[in-house]
Amino acid sequence: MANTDTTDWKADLRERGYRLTPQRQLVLEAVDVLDHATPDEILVHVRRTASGVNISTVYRTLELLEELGLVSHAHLGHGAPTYHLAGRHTHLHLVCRDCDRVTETDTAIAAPLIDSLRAQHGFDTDLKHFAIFGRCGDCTAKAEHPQS
Amino acid sequence: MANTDTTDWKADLRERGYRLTPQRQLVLEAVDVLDHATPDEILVHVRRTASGVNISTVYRTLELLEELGLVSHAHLGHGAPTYHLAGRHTHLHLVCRDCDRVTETDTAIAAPLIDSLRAQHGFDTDLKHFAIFGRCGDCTAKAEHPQS
DNA sequence: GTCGATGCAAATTTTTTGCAGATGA
DNA sequence: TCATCTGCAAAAAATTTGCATCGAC
Repeated sequence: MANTDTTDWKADLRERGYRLTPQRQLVLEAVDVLDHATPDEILVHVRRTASGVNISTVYRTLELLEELGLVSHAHLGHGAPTYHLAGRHTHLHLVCRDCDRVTETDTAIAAPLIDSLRAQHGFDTDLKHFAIFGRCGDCTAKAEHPQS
Repeated sequence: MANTDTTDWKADLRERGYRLTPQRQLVLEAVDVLDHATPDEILVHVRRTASGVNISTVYRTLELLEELGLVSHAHLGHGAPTYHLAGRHTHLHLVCRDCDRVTETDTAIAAPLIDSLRAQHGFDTDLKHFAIFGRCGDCTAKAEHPQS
């Protein structure tokens, strides 16, 4: 696995009374490798190494890893949430309503909105949790000149 | 019902070969009255007038009304989508991660972000479709001075 | 009378839960 | 050892589909 640092998660796990199991390591690795994967996609990946792993273990493990702060989830569409390493999540997701493609962009672009929401509503915004919906550049272009 | 204008949806419905049924009128009225309601909440409301209506009719009707452009849906949380009259949807939704409260705010506040996304990515943003996640003013205040 | 719409039941899909056996520390 | 984890099966919850009947036009 690349580097899942959060200092030393294995020790952290044990200190909190949890056990380090192969399933937990594999799920974390799958989240790392796949990025933005659904529980089901994570299961498929994990099973390439350990075919006996059950989907309920994936759900329970994702919940645990999220509680530990190693992983977080985002909603990129109408369907299941997607999981990624917590530290890696430093961008916004632009989701196209037509082609479903997900584009990433820097959070800095939202600074004016975040400032306004704080000023006007005292609201502390996390724009990364839900995708930003719309139509991507390509699909907008296509929509403008019907077919051709 | 208040006024569901979209010019004349009943005529529009028939022109497209659809039938005007009591169920369709009731679902549209429920969407109007409830605002941001889930399919299940809509069913409960509709059944106060017509107790025999089935949940599958609600799903099918919402799909139709959305196709006709009378209704649209938004994702305000991890759960079911919520439906509202298409014309009335002129605000953003701020959803609090702690208390789940939904606050509405004007779309104008997002103009700078929308402009930047168009300039940098050619992306045509619809910020109304997904909620804006974060922590509301009240909960932020509570988080800052632990208990007291 | 016709053909689309509805109610109902069953099938899907996704996620959660109970529990007995397996296993990490 | 022994409490935590896991796999499995069943339960829940949400949504979709097939089909016979009903009813809008």
